[in-house]
Amino acid sequence: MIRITKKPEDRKQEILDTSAELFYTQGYDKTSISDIAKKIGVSQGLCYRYFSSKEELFSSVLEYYAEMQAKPMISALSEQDKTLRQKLYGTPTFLDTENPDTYYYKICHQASGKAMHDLVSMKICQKLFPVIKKQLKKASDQGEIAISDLEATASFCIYGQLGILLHPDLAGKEKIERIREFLLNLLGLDTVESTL
Amino acid sequence: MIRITKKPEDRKQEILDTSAELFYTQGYDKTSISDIAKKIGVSQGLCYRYFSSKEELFSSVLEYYAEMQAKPMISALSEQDKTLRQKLYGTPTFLDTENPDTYYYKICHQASGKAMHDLVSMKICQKLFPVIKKQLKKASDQGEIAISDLEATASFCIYGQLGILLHPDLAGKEKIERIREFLLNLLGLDTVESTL
Amino acid sequence: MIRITKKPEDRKQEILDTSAELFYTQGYDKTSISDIAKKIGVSQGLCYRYFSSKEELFSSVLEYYAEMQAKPMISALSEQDKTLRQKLYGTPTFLDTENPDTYYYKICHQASGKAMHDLVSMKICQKLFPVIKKQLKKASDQGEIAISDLEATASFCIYGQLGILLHPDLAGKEKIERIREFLLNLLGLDTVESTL
Amino acid sequence: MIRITKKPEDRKQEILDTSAELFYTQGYDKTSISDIAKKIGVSQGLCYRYFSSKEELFSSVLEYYAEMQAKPMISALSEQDKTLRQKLYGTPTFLDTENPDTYYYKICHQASGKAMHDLVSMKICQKLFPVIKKQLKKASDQGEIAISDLEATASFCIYGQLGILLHPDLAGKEKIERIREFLLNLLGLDTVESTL
DNA sequence: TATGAATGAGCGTTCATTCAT
DNA sequence: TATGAATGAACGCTCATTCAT
Repeated sequence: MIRITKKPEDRKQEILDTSAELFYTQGYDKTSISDIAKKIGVSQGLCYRYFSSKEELFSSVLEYYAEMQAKPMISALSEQDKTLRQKLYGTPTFLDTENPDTYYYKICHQASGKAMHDLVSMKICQKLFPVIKKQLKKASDQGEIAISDLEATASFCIYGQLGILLHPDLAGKEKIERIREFLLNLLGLDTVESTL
Repeated sequence: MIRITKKPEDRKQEILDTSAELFYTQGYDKTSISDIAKKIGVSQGLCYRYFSSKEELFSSVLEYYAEMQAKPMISALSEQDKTLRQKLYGTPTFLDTENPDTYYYKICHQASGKAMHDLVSMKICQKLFPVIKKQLKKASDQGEIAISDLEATASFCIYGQLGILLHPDLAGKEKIERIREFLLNLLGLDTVESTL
Repeated sequence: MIRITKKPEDRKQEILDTSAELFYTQGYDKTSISDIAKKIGVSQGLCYRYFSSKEELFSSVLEYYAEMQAKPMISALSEQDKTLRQKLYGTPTFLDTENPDTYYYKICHQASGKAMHDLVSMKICQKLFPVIKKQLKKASDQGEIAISDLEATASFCIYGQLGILLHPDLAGKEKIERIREFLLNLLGLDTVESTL
Repeated sequence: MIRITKKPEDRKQEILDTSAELFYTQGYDKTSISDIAKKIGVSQGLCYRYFSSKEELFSSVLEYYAEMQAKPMISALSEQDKTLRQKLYGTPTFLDTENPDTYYYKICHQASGKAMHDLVSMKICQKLFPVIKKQLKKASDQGEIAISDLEATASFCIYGQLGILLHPDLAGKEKIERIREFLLNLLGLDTVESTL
């Protein structure tokens, strides 16, 4: 085979991306290192220069994709000098399922991989939980919202979305809209008030 | 080996229970049919009289335990002649994690099996979704609650609990309490109002 | 299951017939005792009352069907007071492939089972060999034919047919006709002479 | 275990040869991939780099050995500028059973493997059929022989030999001699004529 | 850095066979 | 005579992993 040498970081990313796709599409069990290597056009052995085992590769994938998805949300939620309400509007759509660059787009539009999908969703929620909690606290301290149980509220704000997101009948746009409305209402930031 | 013959239904249940435990404790991959058979004290071949493949066994376990957990909740939520508020109080604690007979008790008190736990949780939520939706509709029609988006509300009511339930720091009792309070508040059925 | 008791000899034959069909259609390996039992509508255990092992069952089948096929030919060839020529005309068509009651009909009109087919063919030839040899000897002694190497002639008379019989392009009737003509010619019993 | 790397083509051939021997000696069923690997001194897994399944390995063996045996005969029969009679004399003895390099030598001198032997024999005959047919046509066109039914003649010439070849009582040399004589006679190329 | 032949452990699965009923 | 739950050994096969090149 022709031997193509790449920068280590690029190779690593290449392996990460490819295995992500296969893990999602076929599941962990049904995806072999050989499958991954073949798809990249590289020898199996090479994968072991970058990841010490299949399990490590898998958890790297999980981590990487959950992070990819969570990062822009976290950034948006952490912007200074914005009210929670503004942030919610600015957030690149919670667990966005429409943007072709996101994991959700790639996966939700696939058959199979249901389990994987659920697991990544859960992981994203976990990542967002402390962030939302912090933002709620801040908004609460500044009098923007009035809630008693911070944690419970954060939990419902984040996990509550899952049911809608997993809804196969709804179009992506609609999902986002309904979630946003519900959140604003839940937090007492409804449109009506906001016009004041 | 001494040959012990049991009633097919008992054997099937025995296999179901044992494999559930092992799948939870060790994960799907790390649990072999041989492990399961050994734990029961039976030949591997026997498992295949009752389940045609390991995958079928696994999904049977998932289905069975989600059903076990969801059934009492669904019953409680479906009782006639009760207000939604009464039902919420009567429900055997949403996704109960304290009752030693429930799946959650067995599993949550284990290390590992996180993935499995997530998957069963998701499945339970899926099962509860249509039930809650129906009950909300009913309560809405009867004027007990006033909500605009039934589906979104149902989703938040059910999935929203996950974050709290998965919270490792909280005791079971407390979880239930906070969830119940939040739900009543979310639906406008708070204690204050209810005393009217 | 309803328990149907039959006469041992009938049961044995039933098992023989059914397993024959399955062995031919699917091959020895791919046919399990359970398949056979299921097809008859009987328990696997029962097969072991009549045949001590799968291998014994298989060789019984081979023997039985080769015998079924060879017997009428042998009878025809062994009739007293007939010339070889008459016998050849009277023989129920060598390795008959058209008669619906024969093994050949059942098998030749099936896909798969090529190997099995070859093996049964070989076995039939083996059974016919000594018979034909004897008849050739007799005809030779009586001056009906004049041949030097009895064994070689017998071999060619019998095995020589295989190529034609296995010919997929030819219709059954035609096969028989061409074989008979060739044989008569080979033995110097051609039609022309016979009219004398 | 010491790791010995070989050229793929050599390894493949090694596996082919070894499995051929075992399939012949013990039969398909009784020969496991593990047996084969053990005999070569290699891991079972390696066999699957070269043959995708046991069945594929088996049919490769069948094909390979039939081809090995048929090739020299076909060459001899296809030589230009020779009469059919000369070719028959030159052919490396039909289905030669004496040459230590041939499959027949290895196998015929073994117990068991009868079935395998029959199958390879059949396959060789199939390969020779069209070649012989062509040669008979040519000889017929050139007036060397006079036959009416080309196909039937070819079939008898080839398959007819089987009975003799499978004869356990005859020595190899004798078999060849008797077959050759019979063929020449059958085709009307007997010694007498040839002296003209 | 990269290859790919080779390893070896283990897994899912099948199935002939047994035996208590 | 007949059942079918249960056994247990073996088999085909996969695949993560190693290592000589």
